[in-house]
Amino acid sequence: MHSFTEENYLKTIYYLATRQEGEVTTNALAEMTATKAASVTDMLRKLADKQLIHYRKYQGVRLTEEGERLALKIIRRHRLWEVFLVQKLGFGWDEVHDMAEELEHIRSDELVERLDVYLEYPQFDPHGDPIPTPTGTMPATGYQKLSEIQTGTSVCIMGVLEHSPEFLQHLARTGLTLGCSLTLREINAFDKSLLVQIQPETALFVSHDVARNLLVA
Amino acid sequence: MHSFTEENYLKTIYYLATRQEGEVTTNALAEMTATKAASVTDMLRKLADKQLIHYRKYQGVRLTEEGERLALKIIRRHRLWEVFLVQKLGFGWDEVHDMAEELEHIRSDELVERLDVYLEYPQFDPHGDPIPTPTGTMPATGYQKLSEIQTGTSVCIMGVLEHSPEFLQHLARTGLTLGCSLTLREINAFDKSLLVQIQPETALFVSHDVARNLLVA
DNA sequence: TATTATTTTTAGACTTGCCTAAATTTTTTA
DNA sequence: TAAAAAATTTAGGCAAGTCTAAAAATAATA
Repeated sequence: MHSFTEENYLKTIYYLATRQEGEVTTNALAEMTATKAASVTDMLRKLADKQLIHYRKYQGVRLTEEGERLALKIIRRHRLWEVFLVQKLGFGWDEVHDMAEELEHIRSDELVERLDVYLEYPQFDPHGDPIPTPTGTMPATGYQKLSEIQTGTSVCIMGVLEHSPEFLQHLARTGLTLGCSLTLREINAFDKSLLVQIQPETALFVSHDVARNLLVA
Repeated sequence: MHSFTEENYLKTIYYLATRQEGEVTTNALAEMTATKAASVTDMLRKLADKQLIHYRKYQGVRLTEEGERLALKIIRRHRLWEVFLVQKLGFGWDEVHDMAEELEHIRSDELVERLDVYLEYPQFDPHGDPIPTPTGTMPATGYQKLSEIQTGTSVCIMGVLEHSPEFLQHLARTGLTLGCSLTLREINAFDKSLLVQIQPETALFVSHDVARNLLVA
């Protein structure tokens, strides 16, 4: 069995690997886990010993197949619990991250599979993230970042890449909700902010920082 | 905030205190927590420093008001999660203890109160144990142990004092279920086993060990 | 490309919760 | 009630996961 802490490192490595090319760096992990680089190095040696990561000193890190399978198992648990918290207990999508962060470590496969049945096999969590399969694969979505689409394109908001309450509450205040349709009118050359039309009469500016955390299709 | 381990000690002290007169002993705690007496002593000193227990060296231990409040909070969480696991996810009452043992440490009061609402304010867990109130008091039940009632009395099985799968499965096999009515016919003077009638035509022997773990009213 | 700056690793130490072995206190029993 | 037994505590140590400070490796720059 793997410790709470090991599980969190695997999950974080997976998360960082999907958001940047190449190997995941020690410093990036230190920042994400709110620890120091020296602590990360210790843990990396441990995970490498357990064959959960490929690790060459000074060269960064990458999950092995087994490591990725485990990371996806944790992420599956996390996302199913988020669905439970929002759909069954009525929490807001901006309130559930920290609770799911604890619930994801409950060690019972049977529990997770029964939860999946109970929630009627959801495909996506409340933030639009796909829920990995029980066998440990991540469903492909084909979503793009709003910051990467062409001017004039009409799309639908399908998910978010950032789960902090601050970001999610900002979306709610500006009217950008999951499932919301919008058309990209123009991209400001100066600060890369976007003018998007969400109603026939209503358009608003979206910063580049927001746009690169919004997934659309 | 208190650690996972501290919470478990508080819960165990509460549990032992309700099952025996006087102070809870170091050895009893060591056995319940599957650790050694020396480890228990370490933790008792720590809990005493935090004013969660009254502790005099060699004299055993007793919860303070604050300690009892915290213990009941953990027990409340445990029992509510057990109700969830049985009623919503369809687990058997003999399967849920270990999962609830982990879920009880999830640190969100909001989560527990919403769970309570969602489960429609259950009064008892699947084993018939009363669920403590949000303010930290244990509802009185007036239940007696089956081993302590008079011959000839008719009663109803309301709960169990032992939650191990082995014990609960034994009950299921012998037909002793929660809510089941029975009449105590006689008590064997030799081994204190009980002859109980559960149907007009059906009577069976119940060992003293089983009888002192069955709560009736 | 030699030097500076940055990143990463090593070395040594701290905390929590646990252990074993030995010392101490309490309880039991002869 | 004194000796033996049992329970409890103390002393010293270990593993996990963290830290700071210093050393080593890599990357950036003059």
